[in-house]
Amino acid sequence: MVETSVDCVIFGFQHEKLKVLLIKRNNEPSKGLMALPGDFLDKSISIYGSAENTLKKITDLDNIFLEQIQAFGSVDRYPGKRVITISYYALINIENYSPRAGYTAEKLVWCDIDKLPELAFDHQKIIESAHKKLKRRVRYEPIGFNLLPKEFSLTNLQQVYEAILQVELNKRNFRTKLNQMKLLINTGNKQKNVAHKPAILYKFDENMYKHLKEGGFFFKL
Amino acid sequence: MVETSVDCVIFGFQHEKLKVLLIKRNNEPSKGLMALPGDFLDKSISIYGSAENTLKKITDLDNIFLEQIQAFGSVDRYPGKRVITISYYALINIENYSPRAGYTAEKLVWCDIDKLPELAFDHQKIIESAHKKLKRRVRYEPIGFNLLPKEFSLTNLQQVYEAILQVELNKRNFRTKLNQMKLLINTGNKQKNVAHKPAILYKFDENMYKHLKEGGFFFKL
DNA sequence: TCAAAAGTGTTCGATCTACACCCATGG
DNA sequence: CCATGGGTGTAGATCGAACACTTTTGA
Repeated sequence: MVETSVDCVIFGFQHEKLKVLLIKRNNEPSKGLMALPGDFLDKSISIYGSAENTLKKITDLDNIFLEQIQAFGSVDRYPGKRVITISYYALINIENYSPRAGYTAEKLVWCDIDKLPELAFDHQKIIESAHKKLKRRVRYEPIGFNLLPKEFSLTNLQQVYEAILQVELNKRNFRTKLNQMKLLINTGNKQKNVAHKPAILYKFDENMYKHLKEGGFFFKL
Repeated sequence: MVETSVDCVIFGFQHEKLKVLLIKRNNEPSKGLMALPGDFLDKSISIYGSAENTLKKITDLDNIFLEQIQAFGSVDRYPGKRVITISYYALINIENYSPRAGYTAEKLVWCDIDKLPELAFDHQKIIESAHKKLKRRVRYEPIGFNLLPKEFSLTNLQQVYEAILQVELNKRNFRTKLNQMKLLINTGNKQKNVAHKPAILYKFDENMYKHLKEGGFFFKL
C-alpha cells in the first residue's frame, strides 16, 4: 500500500530576504534533521485541507495564500516504506506569525532560501520546486503582497520581488508599472522616524484586483 | 486508507484543433462514461513511471513529453472510497499514434478540447487544469513542437499555437519571433502537391535548444 | 491566367531601459 | 546643512501590431 503525506513550504520575508519555515524532526526516520512541516493524509480530509491544518497548527494563521506545488513520488524518497508527498507553498506575513505553544525557537526556524541546512528526505528538492513555482507565479499574479503587512511602501514591495526573483529591479520602472496597474491604494499614511523623506504607505486593492481579473487582465512583473 | 491513482491528459493536434484522448470505462464506477486513461499506483513504481506505463499501454509510444499537472484530492471525488489522483499531461504527434491491439475506435476517442463529452469523476476539471497549464508552459518553453511531425511548416506551428492558446496570431510577427530564436533548422524539403507556393519544412533544433537553455535563455510566445 | 497560401518590407505606436534630477526628513 | 533614501521626468532603444506587397505552385 502507498501512503500519502502533505508537506508545506511556508515562505516569509524578513530583512530583505526570502525565508522558509523549517521544523526539527522529533521522530525517526531522519530524527533531528530539519524538514518541511507536514503530516500524513487522513482519509476524511482533502489534501488542501490537510495543508491548511498543518499551517494552522504551526503558525496559528488562517486564511492565508496556499497553492499546490506538485506531488513527489519516487519509489525511494522515504526510507523503509512507500510514501508519496503532495507539497504546497504558503505566503505569510512574518509579522503576524507567532509559533504555537509547544514549538520552541530551536524547533521551528526561519531559514534563508539560499542558506538551507541539510534537510530530511527530498525536501531540498521540494523547496527548489516551490521557489521556482513562486518565481513564475509572482510575475503574472499579484501575490507578492501576501508577504508584507497590510500597509507597505513601494520600496518594501520592490524588495519582496527582488528577494523572490533574485534580481535587481529598476526603481523607476518598477514604480511606473505598478502605477499603471492601479492595484494600490494610497493609505495617506507615511513612514515615521526615518532619517530621510518618509515613504507613502499603500495597501493592496482587493476589489480592483477582482474587477481587473474578470476583465481578463494580466498582471506583469 | 487513502488510495492513489495516476491519470493522463494526452494531447494531440489534428485538423487545426487541439484534441484529448479519452477512453470509455469498462468497469464500475461510472461504467460506460468517457474518462482519462490512468491506473492505480503500484507500490513499486514511481508516479512518473506510472504515467509512462499508461501512455505506453494505450498509445504504444515511448519517450514522449510528459509533465505533472497536480494532485486532485477532494474527499468525495471518487464514489465509494477515498482515492486521490495525480494527473499528468502528455504531448504526442498524432501521426505516430496507433491504438494498441484491444482498443477499438469506439473505446478510445480523440475529442476536441472544446467539445468534451460528459466525463467520469472530476476528469473535466483535470482537463481544464491541464489546458491551463499547457497554455502557460507553451509560452516560455518550446514544447509545441511535440504535437507536430518531425518536419513541419511555419504555418503548421502557428496553428498549433493558435489551437492551444485559442487566439489568432499575426503571421508576420510569429515568424519574426521564431526566426530570432534560431530554434528551427530548414530541412531543405518543401510541401508537395499543394495548389499554392509550397511551404518550407523545418525541424526543431534540439542542440541549439540545450545550448540556449544553459545560457539562461527565455523562449517567449 | 487565376486562386490560394507562402513568405517579406516597413511604418507607427507602445513599452522598456537607463540615467539624471529634485524632495523631505533626522541628526 | 548634510546624508539618506523617497519619488519623478524624459530620451533613446527595443518590441509588437498592422498592413501591403511579392512569390510559387496546381488547376
